[in-house]
Amino acid sequence: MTEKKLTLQLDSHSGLPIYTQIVNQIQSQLVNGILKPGDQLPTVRALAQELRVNFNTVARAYRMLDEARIISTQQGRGTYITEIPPPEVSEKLRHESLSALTHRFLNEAFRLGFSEREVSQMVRDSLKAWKEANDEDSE
Amino acid sequence: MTEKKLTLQLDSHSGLPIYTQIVNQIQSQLVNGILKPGDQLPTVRALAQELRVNFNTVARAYRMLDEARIISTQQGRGTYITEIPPPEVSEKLRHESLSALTHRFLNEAFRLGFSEREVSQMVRDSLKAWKEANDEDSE
DNA sequence: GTACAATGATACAATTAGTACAATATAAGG
DNA sequence: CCTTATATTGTACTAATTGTATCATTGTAC
Repeated sequence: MTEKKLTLQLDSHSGLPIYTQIVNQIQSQLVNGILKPGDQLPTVRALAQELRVNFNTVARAYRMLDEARIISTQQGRGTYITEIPPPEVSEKLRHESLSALTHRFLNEAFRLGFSEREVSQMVRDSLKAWKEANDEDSE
Repeated sequence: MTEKKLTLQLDSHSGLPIYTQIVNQIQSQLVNGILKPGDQLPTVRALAQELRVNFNTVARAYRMLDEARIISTQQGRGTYITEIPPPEVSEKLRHESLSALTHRFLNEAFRLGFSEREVSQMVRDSLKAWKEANDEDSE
């Protein structure tokens, strides 16, 4: 599902900034299923050329989508749609999803020979580090 | 114990560079015992072909592992897991391996929109369930 | 005119790919 | 055996492709 064409329609008279139009239309295409999780988006330069705009404008749109966790931009590699579960998924599904993810993690850890104690300690430490990093960001 | 197949799983949109993924997974397999001291790794070109990446990307990963004294790369000969899991390397590796695994897990969970609270609760529950299952086994 | 948002230009950094090379091993010829 | 040619392996350097950061320019509202 890589190598998306991504046909966007910009409207100069809409009053909306170009980057906003890009953001909106990518979101729309994701909701409509035209774009799917895992899809690779065009490079900022490729899309910019197609839309006849500066690539920084596309980069700005991508950055907004990245901050919204909708896409994942990776310097030197490309830009991908993330795999966020749709907001309408039930709490039950959410729970099952996390449960499955956690089981895969624990399975792997135990397969590697780590003890319950080591694993739970590492999770605690990592969560703590994560929280501190996020606190710094929001300052 | 030479001629290892070395099955690695790359994820294009994990956010981690390919060379980092290679490093992490080789470290894990060493900690796990899938790879043992003295084992010969695939050549940079062979592994690159299997992973469908440029051989310089593999070479970069090998160089990082070499600098960490985990493997020994020898021009014209090949690449081998270091014989003596040197002084402090072994325990350090174990720790780093678990740390990397945990970070991948947390990253994925947060990317899926779960909160710290949900994650830590799920880990606790799962560990508890695991322990009880093991207790039953040993009765 | 001033202020501010939008866009463009330029330089940069990270990752991966391409090309040529050096060291070692292996096999062939003598 | 020893020498030499060839293949195999990792290395070094460079280029190409990607997103990022910073500042300049433009255009519009007040």
